[in-house]
Amino acid sequence: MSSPNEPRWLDQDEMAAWRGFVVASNLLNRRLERQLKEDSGLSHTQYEILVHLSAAPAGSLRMTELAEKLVTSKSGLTYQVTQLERMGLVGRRSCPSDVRGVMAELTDQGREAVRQAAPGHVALVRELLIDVLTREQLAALAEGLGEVSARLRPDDVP
Amino acid sequence: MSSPNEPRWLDQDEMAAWRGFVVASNLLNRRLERQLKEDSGLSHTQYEILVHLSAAPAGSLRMTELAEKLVTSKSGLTYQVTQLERMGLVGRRSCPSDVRGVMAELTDQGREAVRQAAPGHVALVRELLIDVLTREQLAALAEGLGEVSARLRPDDVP
DNA sequence: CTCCTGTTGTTCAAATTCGAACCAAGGTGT
DNA sequence: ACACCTTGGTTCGAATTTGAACAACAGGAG
Repeated sequence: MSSPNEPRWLDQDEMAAWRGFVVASNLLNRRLERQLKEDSGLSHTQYEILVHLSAAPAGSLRMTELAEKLVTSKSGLTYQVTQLERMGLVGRRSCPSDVRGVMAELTDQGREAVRQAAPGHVALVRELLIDVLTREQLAALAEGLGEVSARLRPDDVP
Repeated sequence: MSSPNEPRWLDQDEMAAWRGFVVASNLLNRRLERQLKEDSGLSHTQYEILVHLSAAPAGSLRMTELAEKLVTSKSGLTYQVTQLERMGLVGRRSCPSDVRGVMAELTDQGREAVRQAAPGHVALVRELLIDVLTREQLAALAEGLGEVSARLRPDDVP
């Protein structure tokens, strides 16, 4: 049998991949955060909320659904939607099919904010990540991390 | 000439890679955070501090150097080191070559904490990321994100 | 219909994070 | 030696984030 007492440590390649992932992730978030805040007065989280809403059928999504897409906690989303509401970029509606439900809805001003913020954001993502990778690396990232996400998604391990 | 007014949006593959990266990153952090907290009472940040220290020559590093390795703010590190100090896992020393300098130093108890926490952490990283990827994807990740990190590292864009 | 269980979104307190301001000390040029 | 600019860490206040506790409601079994 294998030996659970002696864990399988990461070899050099594996460690490089893991460190690269962690470091790149932190570094990227840092830069994107700064750029968005300076350029549009939005946090990365807020920007992503707006983007997900603008991609949704009616510019609106259920809170829970939105939280899942963002991979954030429900309470965190409640907070941010309130912030965006104060800024006039998002509004709350009650859900037609469920009295408890709340739909976050993009306002015209919100739509305009995305339109204004997107180009700079995309350009930076391209400059810092996309254009740095070869076509093969990009494909590997998409497939590999897609699979990683898929396996992680449905799980709700207590 | 190219048109900076019409930004180059991300095509399907590029978007998949970017979304995969963001989602996998959030999902992974979430899971690792929970596992470490439950298993060892440490946050991911705290765990990483301990790991970097235990890998350092004398189990100690300058605050600034440590902050750079962790890709975090100086003030954030100050806070976390103080927390770890209260837990008895890390101590502060003054730097011999620079009176201003502060060295964060792993205590015996801290070294023991890493030894105890590492197996479970590594196992989860392996299960959720490393073992999900093919050897090619892993190599692509290591090289690609390594390059991304390298380009991001030295920059201090004002 | 009624009870029971699972959802939904919010509220709350606690922990964390960041950037700006700050003080102390290094290093340099004159 | 002196003024000056950079570094190293900490402190401070403001903004976020999270999980647990809650209250209102949905959905189904009996």
